[in-house]
Amino acid sequence: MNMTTAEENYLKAIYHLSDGGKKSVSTNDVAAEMKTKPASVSDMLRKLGDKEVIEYRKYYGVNITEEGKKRALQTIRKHRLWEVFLVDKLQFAWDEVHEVAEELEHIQSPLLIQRLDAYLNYPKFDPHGDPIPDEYGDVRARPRVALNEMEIDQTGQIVAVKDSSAAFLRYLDKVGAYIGARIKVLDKVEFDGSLEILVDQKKTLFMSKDVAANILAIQS
Amino acid sequence: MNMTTAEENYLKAIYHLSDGGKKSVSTNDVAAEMKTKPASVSDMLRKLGDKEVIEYRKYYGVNITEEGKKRALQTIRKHRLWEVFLVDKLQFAWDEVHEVAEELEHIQSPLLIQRLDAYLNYPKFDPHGDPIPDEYGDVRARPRVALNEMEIDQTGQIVAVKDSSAAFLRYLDKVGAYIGARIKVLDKVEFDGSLEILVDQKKTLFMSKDVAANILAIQS
DNA sequence: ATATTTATTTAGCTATATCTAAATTATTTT
DNA sequence: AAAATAATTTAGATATAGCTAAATAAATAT
Ligand SMILES: [Mn+2]
Ligand SMILES: [Mn+2]
Ligand SMILES: [Mn+2]
Ligand SMILES: [Mn+2]
Repeated sequence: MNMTTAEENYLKAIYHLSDGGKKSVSTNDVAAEMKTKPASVSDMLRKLGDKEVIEYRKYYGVNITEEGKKRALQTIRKHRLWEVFLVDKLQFAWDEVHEVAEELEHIQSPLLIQRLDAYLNYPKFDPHGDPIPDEYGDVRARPRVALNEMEIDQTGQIVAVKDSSAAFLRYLDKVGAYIGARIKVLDKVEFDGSLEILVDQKKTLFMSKDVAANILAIQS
Repeated sequence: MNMTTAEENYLKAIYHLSDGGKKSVSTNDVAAEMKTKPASVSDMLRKLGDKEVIEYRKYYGVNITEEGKKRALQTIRKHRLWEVFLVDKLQFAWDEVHEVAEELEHIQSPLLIQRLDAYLNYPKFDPHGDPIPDEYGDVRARPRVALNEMEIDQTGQIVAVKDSSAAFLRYLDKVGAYIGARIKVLDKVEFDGSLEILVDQKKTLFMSKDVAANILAIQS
């Protein structure tokens, strides 16, 4: 059963909003995520329900089915592989890849993705630190914690960002935060939750709680 | 002015059918090329006429405009660059690339094409020997002759194929004809126009006139 | 328990891209 | 110059994907 580009985009949004299928998702949430109107979402939910990639109960939101999860993960896999390609091979910056990957992820060719994966040397994470599902949809998730949840003196390594918007990524570039950086929490301000972070044992960085909440680390 | 995928495909077809804008093209020819119905073509021609990429006079066929030519060449450029990528980097065979390139050519990102071009080292020809227009739409065409038009004892080098169908390309693989091969016409059969060709000074090949007409060479 | 607010769906419309069948125009043959 | 044929367009469908405005259902407050 083939899906259109719009259907794939909706299904991916539902997958993300439902936290990988763990929660049910409301029409309005989907509309906000897709920057469309709830009325349009209702139509699409009915269609996705007919295709049995979601379970749709009018007025009570949707749950993604196993089949839907599988398909969403395939689209996510393609999106992230293309992002790696753009950064590793075509020298795109990590804040320039999302829009293009959003289009490339809909190209239909299993051979293409298989070869691309091999060509990129079977990457496990995309340029934003998000894990790349394998061809069966399996994801090896690492235990990650947002910087604002770390305590003073704790150390770790930045492994991903929660917000992949160009604005946020360029801000990180500017202040010198990047994926792979070793960090230590030097101070936390009680008043506003802002933090002082030591990066690579040499550079000190001040960041708001909002920024910290969008940076993910593994603790060491 | 943005064009849809369907509009881009139609415009490319009109460009090819018109021999790069040299001839006018009929509705039925476009329908045959696009594997669609003349009624659908009439609708699309009106739209393309409104956008001034073709000049459309009802019942008298269409001519592509300068603007249309420019746009068609951009799509062709993208198509052929992607074909080079698939063959050179992802180890696709030359008979496997067309379908995928037909999708990839519609990805909208000038940066992507510019970087892809550089990454591929500014290739001048695609895997089928067709020239790749530069970013301004300029094409450096070589003087090419179909094998069936060569005379006995003439020599040359295969540079392109006219028919890029998988069936034809696999046939060429099977008999050992390829782009770059040095050839010599050993014999031409008067009766049916079939030829005997020496490939790379060692292998003798028999081919029908139909096959020969779809192989292009530069003479030496 | 009723009223109000919020969330969601339905109805009706627009735009794209296709189709078939009918109508029309152009071309060719007699 | 008609008649026949071929080419093309128009009319009226269908399917996708979006919209606004109105209707309705669910949740919350009084
Ligand atoms: Mn997308
Ligand atoms: Mn990403
Ligand atoms: Mn195409
Ligand atoms: Mn080609």
